[in-house]
Amino acid sequence: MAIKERKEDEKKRRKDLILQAAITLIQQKGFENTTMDDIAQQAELSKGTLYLYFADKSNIHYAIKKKALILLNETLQSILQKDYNGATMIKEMLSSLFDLIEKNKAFTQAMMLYEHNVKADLTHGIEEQECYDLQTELMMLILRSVQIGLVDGSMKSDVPPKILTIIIINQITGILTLILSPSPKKQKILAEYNHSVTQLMEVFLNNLLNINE
Amino acid sequence: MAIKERKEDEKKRRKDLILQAAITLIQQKGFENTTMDDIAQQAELSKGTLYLYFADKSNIHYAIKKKALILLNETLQSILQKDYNGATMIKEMLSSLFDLIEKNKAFTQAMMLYEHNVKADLTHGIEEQECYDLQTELMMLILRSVQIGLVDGSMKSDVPPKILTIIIINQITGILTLILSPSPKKQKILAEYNHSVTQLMEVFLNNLLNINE
Amino acid sequence: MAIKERKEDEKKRRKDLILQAAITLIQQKGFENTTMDDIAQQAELSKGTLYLYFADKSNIHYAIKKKALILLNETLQSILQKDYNGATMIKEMLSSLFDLIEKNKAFTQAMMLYEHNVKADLTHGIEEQECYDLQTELMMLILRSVQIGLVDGSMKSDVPPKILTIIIINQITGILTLILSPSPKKQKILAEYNHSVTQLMEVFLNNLLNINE
Amino acid sequence: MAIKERKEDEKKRRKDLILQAAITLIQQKGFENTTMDDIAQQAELSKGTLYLYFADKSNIHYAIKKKALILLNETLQSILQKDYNGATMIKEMLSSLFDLIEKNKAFTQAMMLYEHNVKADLTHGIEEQECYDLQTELMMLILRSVQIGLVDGSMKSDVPPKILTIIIINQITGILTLILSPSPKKQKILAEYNHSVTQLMEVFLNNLLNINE
DNA sequence: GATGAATGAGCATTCATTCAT
DNA sequence: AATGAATGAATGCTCATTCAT
Repeated sequence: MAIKERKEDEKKRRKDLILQAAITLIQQKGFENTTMDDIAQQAELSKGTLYLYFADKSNIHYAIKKKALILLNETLQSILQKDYNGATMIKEMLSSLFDLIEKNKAFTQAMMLYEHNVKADLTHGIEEQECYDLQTELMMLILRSVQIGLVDGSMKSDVPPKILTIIIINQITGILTLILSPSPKKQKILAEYNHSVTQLMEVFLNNLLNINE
Repeated sequence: MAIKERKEDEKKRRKDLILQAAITLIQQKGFENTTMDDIAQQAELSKGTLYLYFADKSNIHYAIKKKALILLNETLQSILQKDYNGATMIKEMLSSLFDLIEKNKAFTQAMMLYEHNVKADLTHGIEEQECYDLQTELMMLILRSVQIGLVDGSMKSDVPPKILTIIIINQITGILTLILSPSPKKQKILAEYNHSVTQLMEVFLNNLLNINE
Repeated sequence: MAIKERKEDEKKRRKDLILQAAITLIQQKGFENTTMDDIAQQAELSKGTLYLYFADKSNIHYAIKKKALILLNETLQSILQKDYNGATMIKEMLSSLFDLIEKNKAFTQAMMLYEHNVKADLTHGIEEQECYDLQTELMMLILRSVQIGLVDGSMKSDVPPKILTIIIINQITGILTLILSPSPKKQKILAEYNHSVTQLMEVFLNNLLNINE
Repeated sequence: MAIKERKEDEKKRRKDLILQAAITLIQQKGFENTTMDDIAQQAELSKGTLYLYFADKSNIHYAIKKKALILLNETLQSILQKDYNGATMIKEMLSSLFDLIEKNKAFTQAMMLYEHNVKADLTHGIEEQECYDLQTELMMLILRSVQIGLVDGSMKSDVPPKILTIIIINQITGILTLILSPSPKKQKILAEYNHSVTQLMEVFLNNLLNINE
């Protein structure tokens, strides 16, 4: 039914509109300081309409996170299918990840902030679980590239792949936190050393995985 | 003047009392979910009294962070003065850091949460600067041990020490985030791999700094 | 014109459909807790359609009340036309009333709740007046049976029939309130004394009207 | 401690002030249509202050009901201790009850409305239980006077005292509902018959309890 | 007629901060 | 110094009603 499809489409567009408005504001003021009124105004919709598309504020958060994770996982997935060796693979993966993040600070926030902020009162239903699953999937994608690299000899390590993956994830988290830091620190540290995050990751990976190009 | 000193002392004791109350509650409920009422009650003081010692809620946050950083820096400083080689030094430092953190989750929260939460409205005066300085000092202490290690041969790397330090800090941040994560992730990831954070750091450092024991 | 009639019929059917949906929900959750969305969903109609048949939510209320009162009055009317003496008549009337109520708690609610709930902002037009008239008619029907009973000697009282009628109505109201009460009271009182409302009315009537069977 | 007492007193005065404001407004607009803002404004306090004295809106309702019931029970209790026969006792009781009600329509509303309105979501704690207990006590006081009347011969009935009491309570409820009715009904019915509620009760009681003066 | 997306006024509740005593 | 009552702006969420299609 074409009509139903168009409606479905329209609904998705609206959801995206709201999400984009939320992302813009969260980027400027952070999640907690962004009110539903703000989002409504930014989206040029009424507050009530927001609740037509998202059950509550936390669901907007999860939707942003989910969107970011899906995009990211898709990108990593496509890299995994290319004819790269493991070392190239993981470097490409992280490069893509940081590209994505640079383009959209709110994505970064969505991925990071959530951990601390969302009120732990009740479980937030399917949305939360979905995000958790996507995060697990993300980890798996990285794990795969590490395993490939160890097998094809493009990287060497006695450490179990899973442990290596956790260390890589931790490093990513650390960098994301650095990026999200209020300006003085970011500017003073990142700028002072005059190294992009990509370069930091490069050095980190070369050492962790004994990559020799 | 003895009287002035005693008063100063008394004031510090009171501040500590409040801080301890705040730490206890933040540990249980997180910073955002801890109200000034809660803190006052926990400290067995009136709410008004809190404002006699701290200009506002964010200052309580900074004070906790400051306290944590001072304690940490002192510990690292004392390690730096011991007759260790660089590799041992840095391992001792991180071991101490995680000991401290394990004992006091609110310290961890103070160090991490702030980055995202504190309202960016106004500058938070000296407190914020002090925390920033202490964080810089912390970095310097780690940097020193890296430099020592590279000189005494207990670690090897072509990477500039400053870069290595940033990577180490990032890894620490990542682990702290992991520790602070709501239970499912912490339990499923940390527990599943059955590796303590200390062990993770050990592997990470050995690889980053080519430590051979 | 047959077409017009059919349309009229269809309209009435739709109105009844909506009303039935509303009744079902009000029975479960009460009038205030039943939203127009709820009703639309239950009736499998769109929310907008509701407003095609009822000017506003309060009119749905009045329509339910009206429906209940019409049904009730018809029943009482038919009893009035039977070859009963006054005493039997009034007992039959009340028995029918409670039968009706037992079958449909929403009717009871419609009859009772309205008094307190409906916003007194504006006059609710004809609907309200109609309900008022029907209530007056209900009273008249009871009054007639009282008058008949006093004349045929099946009941005795020096009190003017109108006063007796008001007392009877009050007792009915009281019982309806008891029935509508949240469970603890209903269960503890009604159940404890193990007397059905019909029995209560029986005793009450026998005494008020000196009925001797 | 005189200070503590004074504070306690002051607190009670404030609670009463708020309650009185609430009563005034509820009398005019009903409970549902009275907002916390309204009450705050009427009490010439800020909205926040209301929450210093009452945990939530429903507690204001319960407090009014409780106040009404305590006052009523005290009055009935004092009548019970007088040297009246049962018939006089119960008439005095109902007379007092209606006096009280006439003076304060919001009391009546508090007693009646609650049954239907307060959201049945959760139990409302001690307050609700206290009101329930007070209502039970009220019933007991009436029951006692009935029992006394049956024993001292001032009233006669074969019906168990408990049943008589329920019938009396039902009649009271009915009259209260009548009183609370929006003006047209009250005026048209009450005025038309030109009988005060006290007179209605008199007739009702004489017949139910076969009182002969 | 029918739809259902959009509206937005309205509401209860929270909490950091102030200030008279 | 210490108190804690008072404040009131801020916020997430609801829901009857409207109206373009």
